[in-house]
Amino acid sequence: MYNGPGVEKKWQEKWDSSGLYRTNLQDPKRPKFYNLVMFPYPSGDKLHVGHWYNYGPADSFGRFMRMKGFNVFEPFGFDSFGLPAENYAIKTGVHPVESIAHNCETMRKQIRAIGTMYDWDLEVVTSTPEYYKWTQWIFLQLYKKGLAYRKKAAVNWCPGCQTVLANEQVVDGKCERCKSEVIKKDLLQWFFGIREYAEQLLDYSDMDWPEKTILMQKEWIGKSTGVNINFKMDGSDEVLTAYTTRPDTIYSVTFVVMAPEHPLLMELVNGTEYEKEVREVCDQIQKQTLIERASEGGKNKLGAFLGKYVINPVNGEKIPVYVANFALMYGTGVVMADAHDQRDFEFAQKYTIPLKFVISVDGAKTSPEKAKEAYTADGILFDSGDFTGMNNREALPKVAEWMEKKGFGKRTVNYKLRDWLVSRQRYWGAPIPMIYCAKCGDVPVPEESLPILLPEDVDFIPRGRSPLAYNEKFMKAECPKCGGAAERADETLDTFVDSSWYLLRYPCANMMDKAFEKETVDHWMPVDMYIGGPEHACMHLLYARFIHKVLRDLGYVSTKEPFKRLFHQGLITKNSAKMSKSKGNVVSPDEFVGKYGSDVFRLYLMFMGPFDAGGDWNDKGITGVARFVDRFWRAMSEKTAVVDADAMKRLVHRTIARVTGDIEILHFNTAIAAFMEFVNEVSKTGIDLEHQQMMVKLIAPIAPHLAEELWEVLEGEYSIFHQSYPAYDPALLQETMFDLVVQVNGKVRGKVLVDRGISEEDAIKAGAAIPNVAKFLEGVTVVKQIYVPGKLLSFVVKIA
RNA sequence: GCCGGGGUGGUGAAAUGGUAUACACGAGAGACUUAAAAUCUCUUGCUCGCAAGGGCGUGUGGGUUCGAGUCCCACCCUCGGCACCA
Repeated sequence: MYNGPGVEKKWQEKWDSSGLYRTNLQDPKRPKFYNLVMFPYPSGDKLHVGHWYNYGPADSFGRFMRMKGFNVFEPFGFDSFGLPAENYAIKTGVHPVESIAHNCETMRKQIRAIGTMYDWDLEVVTSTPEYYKWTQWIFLQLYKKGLAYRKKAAVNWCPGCQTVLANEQVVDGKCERCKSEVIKKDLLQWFFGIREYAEQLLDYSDMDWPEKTILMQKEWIGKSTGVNINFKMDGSDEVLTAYTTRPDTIYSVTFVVMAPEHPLLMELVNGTEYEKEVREVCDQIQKQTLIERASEGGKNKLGAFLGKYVINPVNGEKIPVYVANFALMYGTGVVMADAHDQRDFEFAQKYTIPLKFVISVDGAKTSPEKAKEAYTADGILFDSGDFTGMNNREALPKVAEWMEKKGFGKRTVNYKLRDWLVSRQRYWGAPIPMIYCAKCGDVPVPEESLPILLPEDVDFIPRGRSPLAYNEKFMKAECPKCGGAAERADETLDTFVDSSWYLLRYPCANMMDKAFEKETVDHWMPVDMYIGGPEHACMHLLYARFIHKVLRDLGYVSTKEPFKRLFHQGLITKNSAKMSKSKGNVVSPDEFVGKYGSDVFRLYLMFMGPFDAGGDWNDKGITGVARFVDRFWRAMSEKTAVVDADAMKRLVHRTIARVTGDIEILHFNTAIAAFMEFVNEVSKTGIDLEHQQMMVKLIAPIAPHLAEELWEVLEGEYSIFHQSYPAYDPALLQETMFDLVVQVNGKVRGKVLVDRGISEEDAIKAGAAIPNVAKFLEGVTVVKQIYVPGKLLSFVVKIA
């Protein structure tokens, strides 16, 4: 019997001591293959099934590419800055430097038990000064290019904890820790100008990504084309500019709404009788959570009349201006409102604003008076000047063009994507390398003084400002411009900044004098395969693309995109709930790995179902995989008599073809099924040493320890991972005979074994001769015969 | 509400428009054994039939086709993502 756990330890040590997985970063002979998994946050919990589900199959794919002849680079690291370590420190007093070092060490040990080919010499830990020095350097590059800037932004503020909260720390509008009511507070924040790259980020050419992910990103970027329309204020020369994607509805516009955050809003009402109410309504809206503001239904519409009117440029009508909660600072922050939009319609009903339709199914005049809802469908325009009688969709571009010619409209492109807020009023992150000078303003730290070290003697208990602000030694700085006394930035960077460039650092992890070297990075970029969870579709994956493009524009890298092929592994749940420590439903692999070994566990995870589907955890089937490993071990390690050499060869080559094809598209479950069928068959045919060796090589990527041990037994030279993957002979895949399926009126009535090269005529003869088929052909007229060579014969008959 | 997956045996699941349920778990029967475990062999969608064989069957209802799990239309359920984006 095969002793998995014992054998595995032996090989893991040998792989380690022989440096098998150390990458030759400049191998001129083999094409490169950068095989990357999303690096984890080093939590204190044990490695769970989800980690294995990500790293095991990803490593199998890397091993497959290695044996296919590629120089595979498969690194690992830790995304170790972030909130959890800081919260843990607040709770227990254990310093993040300490807890993170400890957690990384524990995780490294556990990950080694999987038996992956990570090159630990080139490890990345984002919270080390060697790493975050370069994260700070990247910030400075963006700053120099004008892509990092400061502006006021509303943040979640907990008055109880005296701190900024992340969205996930706000539960039902309350602080998850102290349950205080969370308020919005305007703070100066740092942003990265990702909007400038919105258009470029919509280019997904040459990327082998899941359609779904591309769609999600496109939606997130949210490009729309429309028109900015100028509405002149009644009685003044001021102009309100509204953005619309529906200029075709301009003749139905009966009011205009502004976002409460619009900079001009208070100017319009200051000192008027409307000021008080508008202020009150704005305050109320500010208190609304995003969910309240976003909830559906007319009841939730909230707003106030500003006492001002604008002129509709197309018909000179005087229409009222309102502030409304459903208007956001998107586009221009001003919306032209009409009866062809459900939100506008509901708002108008609540505040009894007149409405009118200009589109109906057939162009007949209709009125909103009796209507219960907006008319949002397409149709024929009426009461629309020169455009009356046209289909509204066809009219739309013409209206836009006409508006531009008339001078009150301008065609505009808009994006939902907002600039990336990168500053955090927190301790455990890379300090922002800026100095705030009373005289010179914001001054970047000179590159030669990086890293700005994160001080260790800091009190992390929140009390108003970022913990760094209370460390006098850290805060004291000299302005690099004027030489005067100044203050350091007390903010740290969002951890997404750390993870947006780590892929460039891996091959350069040991370089001390630069973030990365262009030559090396150009050789290894793009990442050929990136495997990780779909939850990062819009944030991490978009940010990494953005940073990569910025670095390319600055001349630091040459590739357009960081990730060539992307694959999302599915989620492993327990009783259909996400595994988490707080739910207490985390399944640990240890028990199974201890009993069956890493290979069996890895195989079982792969066999459970499609890799991208995930699934609900149960251990019911693991015995089947364990049995298979034993049977495979026996069939490959024992000398057996070959009973049918021809059948054996065909079996081996057919299995190679199936397994290779399946692994290429990461269908590990069916690859394993092919192996199982092989084991079931091979007992009948027998197998010789040459073919045993082929099969052992074939299984090596998905069961590396088992294969290495078998390779030794079969007197192969260490290591099997220096061997190349077996190829199949296409000639051996063709069977000489095949089962011809015979149908009558679409129902299978019989089968007959015939020669592969049989003519249509002979096939029909053979098919019709089957007694059970003949029975169904009796007393009827054959109308049609369909013959699919190598597969099937179908008689279409009519009862005479 | 919108966008995107997915609904197939008792269970995890296979299936370029061409034999639905491969592979595995579980269950049942048998062999080996003093016995058990392990291993091996057979059976295993439902249903009628002694059998040969027939009928039904991939969430529901329609459609296209000689032929549909697969394509089209409508709907139900479910899991993700987004959510007043003008």
